[in-house]
Order: sequence, then structure tokens, then C-alpha cells
Amino acid sequence: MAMHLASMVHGNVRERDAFQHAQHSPYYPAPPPRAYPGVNVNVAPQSYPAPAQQAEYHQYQRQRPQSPPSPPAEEQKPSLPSISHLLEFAGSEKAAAETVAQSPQSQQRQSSSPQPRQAQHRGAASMQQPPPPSQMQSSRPEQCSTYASVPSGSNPRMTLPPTPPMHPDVAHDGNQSPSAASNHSAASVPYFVGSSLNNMEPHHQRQSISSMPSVKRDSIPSHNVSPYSAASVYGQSPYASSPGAASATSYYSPEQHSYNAANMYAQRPLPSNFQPQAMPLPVPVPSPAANSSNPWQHHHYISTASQSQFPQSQDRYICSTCNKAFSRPSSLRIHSHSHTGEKPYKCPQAGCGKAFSVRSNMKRHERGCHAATSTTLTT
DNA sequence: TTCTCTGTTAGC
DNA sequence: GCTAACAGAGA
Repeated sequence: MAMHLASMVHGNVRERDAFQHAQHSPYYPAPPPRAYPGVNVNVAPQSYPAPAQQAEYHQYQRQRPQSPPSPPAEEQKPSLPSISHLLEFAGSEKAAAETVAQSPQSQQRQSSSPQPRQAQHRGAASMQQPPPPSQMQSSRPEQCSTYASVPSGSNPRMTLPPTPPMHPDVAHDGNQSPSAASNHSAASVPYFVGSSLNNMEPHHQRQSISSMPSVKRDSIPSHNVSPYSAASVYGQSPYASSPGAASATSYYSPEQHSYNAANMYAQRPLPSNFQPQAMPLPVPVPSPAANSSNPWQHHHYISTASQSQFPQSQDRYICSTCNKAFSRPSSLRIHSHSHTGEKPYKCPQAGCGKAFSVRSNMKRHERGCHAATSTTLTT
């Protein structure tokens, strides 16, 4: 159940991420629902359409996937349960869940009998799903849940090449709840998905970046409102109170993220790869000192298999914000300044006060603007 | 392998 | 012209 819950959270995080990246943001305002305003954690099965009506019900859901949450809360019952409820739920059903996970028969039973829950999750998914469910819902869930599976290096599926986003219907098979789907896809899909902006393989990232028509360097930050907006968004996210929020905040809290490039950029996939509490990851929260050997790569959640897919010495360091790849940690660190707005290099000239994010630029400025002054001073 | 410096490009 | 940002070369 912990995994279940974690996946659920994952799915939501990814979903949010997807929303953030969604082209059509009519759904972006959706997050509010995530505050679980009308979320009835105790959504009763009877509140869902009977099995015989599910098809129609789902049809209905699909036909109007784009319609934003409307006032009539009755129809929105199929929404995700709150974290708190999930926690409670996890506690009470943990044993049962474990049993289920271990027993295929139990899975069968679960997939066949708990229709209500299934419907519930489906309903929730449908309600929160942005228009293109095939991309939004199914793709995002995979990446981060895969991250969850990374630690288990024994998972053979991790070696599989990237697979296209699962079809929503497919994602619903088996244990079909979004969370279940996440679990399911987690194991079957590599940590990144092509549709994911933040979880692409470096070479893919480069491709995507290079393919970006005119990604002005200066334009990157604009798209990068993300580091902060993301931080704020996540900070406001209901998940901040979730068990995994600890790690999430550790990744995104602006405070930490200020200059801890190791935190911010090596963990780039964080939003989506948001690590649930149960993750047996070696080092969830990177300590530059602890990971001084290779802080960047480590936090990329790159499986050994994945690592072997691209050059070790080339652009290993990916900016978690804009996915830009760098071959050197220092480059990434400096680049991070462009996102954080940090300008650690201040002009030493008295009365100047100018600051730069790049040391060389500062020196250049010094030479250019204070050459006379400095020469005068030095001589 | 990484850092610093230099050169370059592009936006304002 | 100034600055941001990046890549390459050398240390």
C-alpha cells in the first residue's frame, strides 16, 4: 500500500508536472482540486456507476475530458483521495496490500472484484486528466515510478529501452487505479519518457533542445520560471504534507535550492521523479560533500543500463530546470545561476556593486568598465 | 577530471 | 555598448 500510495502521489506529481508543461492550460487551473476541496476520501463505491454502466460512464468521462471541474460535486466524486486518507488507508490495508502484491491470485481477485475502487480511480484520472490522456496521464506516471524502481537494480525491465507512452486504456488494465497504473508502468517503463520534458535521456534532451526552434539562451530562464514557480507550486502543493514531501521539499525548497546546484540540477527530474518515502535510494538528498565524487550523475537516477546508453564524458550534467546538458559540473553550476538569478561574482570595484553570474563576465566587466580605475589603482 | 580564462554569440 | 550565456583551450 505504501507503494500504492507513493505511486498515487507520484502520479499526481507527474500530473502536475504535465499540467505545467501542458500546452493548453485550461486544465492547469486544475491544481486547486488537488487541494482536495471536495475530495471525499471515503468515496463510496455506490457513488460510482454500476459495472454495467461503467462503460457508459467512462465514455461520458472521455467525451468530456476537457470540461473543467464543474460545480456539481456529485459527479466529481471520483476524485483522488486525500493524502491523509491515503495514509490512513495505507495503514489499515498495508498488510492486505502486501498480500495482494505477492499473490497473483489476489491480484486477480483485486482486479476483478474491487470495481468500485477501480472506477473511483478511473474517475479520478478522468477528472484530472488533461485533454490528451495518452500523453498526459500515461506518460508521466511512468517516469517517476520508474525512478522508484531504479534502486532495485534487479528489475530486468529497467533494461528495456524507452517505450512510448502507454495507452490510457492499457494503463488501466490490471490494477487500473492511477496509482496501480503507476506501479505497473513504473516497472515496465524506463525512468524517462519521450514526452517528458524533464526526464529525457541526455542525448534526447540534446536533441530536443537542439530541435527547439530558437531556444534563445535568454529564453531559457523564461521557461525556467520553473525553478521557482515549481518550487512555489510544489510548496503549495497538498503533497507538501505527504510523507514524501520531505524529500520533495528538500529538492525544491528555494532555500536549499539557492546555490546548492547539486540539489537543484542534478536532481532535475525531481518533480516527476519525486521520491516517495519508501524509496530505498542510496542517497535521496544529495550532499555535495557526500557525493563530491559525482554528485550530478548520481542524482540523475540513471540506471547503469541507461548510463551505458550515452557517453560518460559528454554532457553528463543535465540541468534539472531546462534539461540542458553540460559536460562539466562547473558549467552546470554556472548555468544554474541563470535560473536562480544568483550573481555570486560581484565587481570588486568600490562603488560599482555590479554582480555577475559568471566570473569571467565580471572580470570582463571589470576590465572594460574599471580598467582605467584599476590601472590607476594598481599603478 | 575539473576549473578558469578567453572568445563568441545573442538579446536588450 | 553592456551583459548573459555558452563552448573551447589551457592549466
